[in-house]
Amino acid sequence: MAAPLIARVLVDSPLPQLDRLFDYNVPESLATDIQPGIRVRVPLRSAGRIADGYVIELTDHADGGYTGVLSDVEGIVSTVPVLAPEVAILARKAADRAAGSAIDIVRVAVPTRQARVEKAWLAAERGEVLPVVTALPLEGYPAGEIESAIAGMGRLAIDAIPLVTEVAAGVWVGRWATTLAAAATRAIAAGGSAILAVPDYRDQEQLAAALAAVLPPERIVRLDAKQSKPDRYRALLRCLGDEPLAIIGNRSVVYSPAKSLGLIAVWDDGDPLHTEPLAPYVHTRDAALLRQEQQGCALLFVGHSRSTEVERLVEIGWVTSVSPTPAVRPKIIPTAQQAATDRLAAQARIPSTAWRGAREALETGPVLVQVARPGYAPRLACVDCGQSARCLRCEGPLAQKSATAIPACAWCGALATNWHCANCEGTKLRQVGAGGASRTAEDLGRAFPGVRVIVADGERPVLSVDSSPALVIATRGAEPVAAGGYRAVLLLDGERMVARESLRVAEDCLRWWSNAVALSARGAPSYLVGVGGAIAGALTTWRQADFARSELADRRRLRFPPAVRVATLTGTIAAVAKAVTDLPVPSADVLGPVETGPGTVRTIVRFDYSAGTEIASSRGADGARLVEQAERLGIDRPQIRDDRIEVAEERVDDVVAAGERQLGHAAR
DNA sequence: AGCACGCCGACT
DNA sequence: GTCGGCGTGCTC
Repeated sequence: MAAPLIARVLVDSPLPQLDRLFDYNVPESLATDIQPGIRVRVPLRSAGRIADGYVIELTDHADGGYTGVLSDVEGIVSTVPVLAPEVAILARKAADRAAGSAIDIVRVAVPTRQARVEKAWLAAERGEVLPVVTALPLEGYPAGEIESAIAGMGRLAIDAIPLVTEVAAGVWVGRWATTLAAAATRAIAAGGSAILAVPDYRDQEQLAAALAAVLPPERIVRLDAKQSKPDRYRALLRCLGDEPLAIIGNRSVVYSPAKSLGLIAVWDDGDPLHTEPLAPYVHTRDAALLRQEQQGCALLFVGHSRSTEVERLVEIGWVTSVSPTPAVRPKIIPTAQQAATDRLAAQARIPSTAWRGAREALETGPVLVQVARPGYAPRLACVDCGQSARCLRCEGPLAQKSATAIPACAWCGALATNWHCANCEGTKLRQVGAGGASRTAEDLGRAFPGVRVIVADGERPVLSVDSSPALVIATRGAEPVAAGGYRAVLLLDGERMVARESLRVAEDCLRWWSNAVALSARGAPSYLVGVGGAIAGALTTWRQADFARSELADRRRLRFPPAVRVATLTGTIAAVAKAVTDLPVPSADVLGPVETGPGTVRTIVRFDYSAGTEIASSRGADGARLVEQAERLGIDRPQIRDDRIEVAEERVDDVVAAGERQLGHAAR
């Protein structure tokens, strides 16, 4: 009889207690097919209860800590090693950093199996030799700087070139996309795959077009959440081959299998879409940093603005900042909110300089107008008493989608027919504050008669526009790419965007504006309306990194993320107190507790990065774990008051829920 | 999560 | 003396 074959299995269970490897005996009948990375079915506790899991490793000796009798692996779900070893290691590391479960990461990393797709893939011939890829130079940057970083596993923070470029007849993309594409060709030419992570499908379309221009289609894999399940699974299977590929997608793409990984590039890491909404909420940037260290590939953070997180990495010397040479500085004109001479322009809340600039630009091509909100009248109030109008069903705010639409609830969608004011019984509504994209479009249409008006927002996505004159009204982040670039850009709702209450407002605004400005043609004017101060200065001088540096300095002074890491503890007073006294690190400071409900409190723990490992793995006698949630928390509307951080009301539920998930097992 | 094991009140 | 309360703990 040969040595026993033992499979170490990560069980697919949401229970944090099961977040470790279990040993199972491999019966003879499965011995030939079993291998690390495949999905298996294993018994758990009382016979009859069967769980799915992944084989992490095969061994001939049981884990020393367990002396009981091993159960047999029940069966093999699929012989395809969908959880690549490097991804299993990454999942473990990412989970440890965020005090979460590895299986939660694996669920994001491995798409659901599609038997038909798998069958076709297994039957298909493999080992075909793909065409040779030429390594392209990184044009517009200091010669050799990015190239040598890619060759030498370097880490860079790259300021993107704020221009658009044509990658195929009539196909225009942001210049950043060709930078990423060129970087990918270098990794692939050197024999490594490139993982390219973008925040949303808009960016992905641009990147896909840029890649298609420089790589054969067999070298490009799309792996994103928008795909159908079969497409996602097919894409994952393609990544399992030996040939280096460019793998593009949104945040989950950082977990795609890539045995020989040459490069990870993250576009616009400040975009909140890079934050994974599923526990343990690992950000693309953090997963990328872990994977870079683990697999020794190159790592590029590319963006028009710099996140405070990446700025921190630059300051501690972990990543190196690279700027375009020669410098490309867009022409930005800050304009105070002065009354325009033209009545119609004034109605459209456009200052006269911006109005003149837009009128002139409209003679030669498209003009972009960035607004804060979609719809027509985003806020409505009672004509008689001025109270904001609330839904009669759910108390949600009422808004109007178009000039002719019946006002409806922004939360539950109920139409506000027969509406009456809860305060004064009035029945007439009026708009409050500036209008949304549709209203702006209407106003601007009047101010510029005869000009084509295009509205682009979440509901009416427009990816690109041609080079003929048009007013393109877009909500922030939804701006289409214009052929040849916009001849002028109007950043209209700056004031409103800056007024948002969040720890990251300034950073976010600068990012939204910079991304819009980067869509302009070379030399075209961009008008920032109604915003002054340091943030306007940072945009006009195009010195986003400097702004990030001063933001980070402020956060350091206040001990806010990302200067420090933040965890929350929510639970019964006793459980939280116990967990706090059990903190393994004296450098951690504790804010609160604040009451979050009957008998429950929330405490925010701030600690230095160096303490992260100890904090994340700390367990009190009650089993409490701290979770880093700086991102998740956001700490909206930060205020230090009586030495406490108050969290905006709308986020309290999130915080409590997250804390309770952590302490759910602590309470037992 | 489930489902066992485990140590104190009212019953044939 | 036993049947059973669900508190505590484990899952290879």
